[in-house]
Amino acid sequence: MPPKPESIGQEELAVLQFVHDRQPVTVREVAEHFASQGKARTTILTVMERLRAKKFLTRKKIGGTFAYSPKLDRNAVMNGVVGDFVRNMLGGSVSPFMAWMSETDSLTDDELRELKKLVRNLDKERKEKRNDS
Amino acid sequence: MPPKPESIGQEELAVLQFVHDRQPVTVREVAEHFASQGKARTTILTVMERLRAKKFLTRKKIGGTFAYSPKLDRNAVMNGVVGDFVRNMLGGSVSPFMAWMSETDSLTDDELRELKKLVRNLDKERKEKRNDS
DNA sequence: AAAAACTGACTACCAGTGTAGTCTTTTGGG
DNA sequence: CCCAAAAGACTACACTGGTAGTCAGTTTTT
Repeated sequence: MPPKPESIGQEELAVLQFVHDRQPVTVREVAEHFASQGKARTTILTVMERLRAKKFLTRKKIGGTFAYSPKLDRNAVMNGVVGDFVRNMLGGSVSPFMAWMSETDSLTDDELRELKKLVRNLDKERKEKRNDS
Repeated sequence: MPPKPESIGQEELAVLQFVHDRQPVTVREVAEHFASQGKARTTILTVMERLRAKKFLTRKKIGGTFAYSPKLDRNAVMNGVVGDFVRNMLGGSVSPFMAWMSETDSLTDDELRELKKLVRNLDKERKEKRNDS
């Protein structure tokens, strides 16, 4: 079978991101936004209903029409997306990702700074963990 | 339309990796390996032919049967996979990836060391670049 | 040579995702 | 109260990737 049952596609993710930004939001508002990319209103409806079926969205009726909100916060969603990718495509290893960062010129200066901070924090955590348990 | 025409799926990647390890290799050898995961010989054949159609593999007849070899080296393939993912799913930003590394306990000690080295090298590169061009 | 084993080309089917049309129902204005 | 506009449910279709069967042609064994 194709992708895992609870995975999320590229367009679905784009829609979900937008809902995160505007929650709670109606299909109409989302559709209006994606109209700029040529997407039809019913396409957005379909995607949002699929996201709801996958438990990424909830909706409640507010004066006639439904308002959609995310079930998970942005971070949880992205962690899932990245985690699935690493597990499924990279066999659980982040090495290919690091190779990509070093071999292609893909990091902005800001991202490099962020990465440095990450390394520092991760390092500190490990030291602490080693010194108690 | 679904994914990019030149993308690669999870099973396709697994097969491609194996071909990288054993090149040049026949369908039979690959099929024997993946039989342990319950895959039929013709499934492997199909996957390998699709990889050939996508230009990830070449083949040449060697005494009756075809021997397949990768067109690109492992790094190029993985860089493509990671790059596509970052572009398509993360909108080009590696931040979600870094958040994942920091929030989930996903790095081994070895990987953390690798990451540190990466940061050092990247940093040095930037400094050098700033001091010539 | 005849049978057995192997190879590869083709065809096929399913589920997931992207996309959108139709049609019914609901709503909001006159 | 009626009707146009909006909203939502349904249905549908294409393409990819995962999976595999059939069958014909080739090679290898007795």
